[in-house]
Amino acid sequence: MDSACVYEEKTVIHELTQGLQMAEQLRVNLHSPEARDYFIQMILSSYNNALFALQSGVGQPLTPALPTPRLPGSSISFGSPGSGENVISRKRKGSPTWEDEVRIWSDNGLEGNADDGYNWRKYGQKDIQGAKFPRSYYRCSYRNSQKCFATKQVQRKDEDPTEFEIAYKGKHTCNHSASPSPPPSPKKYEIKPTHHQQLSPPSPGETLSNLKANLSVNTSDLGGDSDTVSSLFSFPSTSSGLNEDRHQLHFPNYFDDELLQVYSPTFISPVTSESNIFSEWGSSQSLNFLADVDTDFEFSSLF
DNA sequence: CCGATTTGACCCAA
DNA sequence: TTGGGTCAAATCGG
Repeated sequence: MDSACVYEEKTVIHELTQGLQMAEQLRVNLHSPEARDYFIQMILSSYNNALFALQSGVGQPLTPALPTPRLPGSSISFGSPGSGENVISRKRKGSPTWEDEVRIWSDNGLEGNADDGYNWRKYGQKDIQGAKFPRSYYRCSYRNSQKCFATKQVQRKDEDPTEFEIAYKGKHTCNHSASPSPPPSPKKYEIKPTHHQQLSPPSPGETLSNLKANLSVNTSDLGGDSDTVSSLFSFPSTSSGLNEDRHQLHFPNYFDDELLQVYSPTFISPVTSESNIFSEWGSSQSLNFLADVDTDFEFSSLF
């Protein structure tokens, strides 16, 4: 119908305009972590909405989510999870601290153990209050042999079961990290579209993938040193392995149209923003991370 | 047989 | 007291 088209057009214009404004704001507020995150979200949201409107009118999202091939590609890492409710908390006594790193994975059905290049061994699982899905606990497989005490928690998100929140604690001291940065052939991490696709909520936040394909935001916090992240793929590399609070938002550009058509959307649903990672993880505590960070954005031609 | 996972119990900070 | 993190025995799977 025509009216629908008009609506679409308006929507697109509106969203794009908004995205533009947000980008401007982002530029101005680059130094402020929370503002930065916020504007990034808004930009993504706007462009996403625009694409969505263009592609499907006002209907269902056509574009699927990006898979996360073996890299923490579509992951978002934040520092300091500790905010309100759904956050991975750091309890337990003497245990150091949960290194302030949390990743959101949206990989269709791959369980959070996908990727990062280390070998993990599951040592526990727990139902978490208020969460639909249990949280899994992993530790480095070389804990004993190499005294590597790195651990991680993986939790499936309630609102979007295809997303995982992964929190890392501790440093890998083992030398078994399967070379995290240079992406080998994504064999065992290949994502196959699964039934999970159908689970994805019909939120318009999906075509985001298009954006992610071209957007690469990489911020690193080097708690102390001004080392800059060497690789876009953030996994704790041995070189900069001393601080785990690096915060990255990185969208690789290896998703082509084909992928976009195949995979289902699961990343963020910025529009209905209440439940997205930004608000969830980025609230209270995380607001003061990145006091002095090296920030470097790379909006390589968004379109 | 050995290593990984599961799962209930236990520990402990809040 | 509660809820999250870890332990460790049982179980599974290659």
